[in-house]
Amino acid sequence: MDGKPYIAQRPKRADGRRNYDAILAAARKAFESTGADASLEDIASQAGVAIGTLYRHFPTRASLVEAATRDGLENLVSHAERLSGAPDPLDALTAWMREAVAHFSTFRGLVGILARSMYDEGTPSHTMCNAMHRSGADLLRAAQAAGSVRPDLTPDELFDLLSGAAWVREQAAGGRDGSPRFLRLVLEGITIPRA
Amino acid sequence: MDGKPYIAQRPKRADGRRNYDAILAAARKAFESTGADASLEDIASQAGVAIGTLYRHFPTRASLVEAATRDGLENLVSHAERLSGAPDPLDALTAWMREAVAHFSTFRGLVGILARSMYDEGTPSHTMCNAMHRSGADLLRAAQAAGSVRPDLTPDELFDLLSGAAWVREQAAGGRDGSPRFLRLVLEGITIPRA
DNA sequence: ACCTGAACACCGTTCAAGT
DNA sequence: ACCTGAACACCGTTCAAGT
Repeated sequence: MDGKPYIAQRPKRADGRRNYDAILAAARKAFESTGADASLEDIASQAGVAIGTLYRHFPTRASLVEAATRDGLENLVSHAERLSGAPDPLDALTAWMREAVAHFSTFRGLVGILARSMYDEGTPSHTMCNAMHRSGADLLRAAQAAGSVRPDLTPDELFDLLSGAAWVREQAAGGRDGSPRFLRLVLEGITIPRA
Repeated sequence: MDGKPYIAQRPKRADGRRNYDAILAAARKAFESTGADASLEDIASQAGVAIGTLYRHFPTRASLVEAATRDGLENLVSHAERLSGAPDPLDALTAWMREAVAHFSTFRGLVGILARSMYDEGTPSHTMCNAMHRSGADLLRAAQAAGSVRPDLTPDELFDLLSGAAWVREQAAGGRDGSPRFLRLVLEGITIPRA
């Protein structure tokens, strides 16, 4: 519904780049310990910059989250490309799904942001979400073609299942860790027993 | 980890009861439109009371959420009791699960609060969560005894699945409604095909 | 027993002034 | 091109004064 979202870019000038990196490092630490709604003022002061500098590089919280998670999600996508065409498409899909859930629950609140970005173009993470969608859809299609996964499962549904698993994992973080079991149930629910 | 959590009680004096009810009505409306993190000042002014009055009746946001959802969740529990001992335990379980998911996603943020309350005694909603856990466990046990649901599924896992479904539904609210499909996938994943 | 609203703290966000 | 920090707005939370 919006115009193009702002995507943060690493500055060319040395001082700008130094601050940009320091903010990102502080943000990742803060997100990990407090969640996606960590205080921006805290992040700025941890990075040793004034609040205005944080806003200059990352005009919205969403743009900071996108920049903080960009590398990890890029790796997830490129790992999917490496896995595509693997001898056992089901193994490839399940391995990738486990990895995806881990990435989606990097910190509290991330999976919610990603889930909304998946279907909202006015969001910094939307491009990355589209790339993940394509990667996941490819692996899914291959596993379905091999007769290993129920053929009526759509890519959208795959991501709903991944997001749900990641959210449960996010909630359980700290206490009982229910997520490996959750994903196992999901996987056993969508796979077709080998004849 | 805390002492006993505060549970809101409807006052006996007429003016107090009037305000209590007005705050609850305003809170439900605000939660439904804005989510569980709706502004408490807004709620107070919508209810026509000063902010101090809101805090007197509901000293924490969690206590207000608990009071706002108490009736609905009580109905869910009593419905489970009515369903227990039904002729078809699988039908009973699935009907109850659908209802539970609908209740858990009454407004944005609720399912997260409930999921945390389930395993945290220092929380106003914990008692209600325990009651729901018992109800669900009973229906699950019956369906498993009838051979309709995989016998290794635990009540904790059942609630992880319900919470995950509710969260997906919460996210999808407004856009594409992915949840009925999500729950269907979960149900088909845990049920044992009738021989 | 209950209500009011001022007071304080904290945080997000903007912007004029500076290098 | 980039940085600083004061300024403003908004909200959560407490509490002294009142009925």
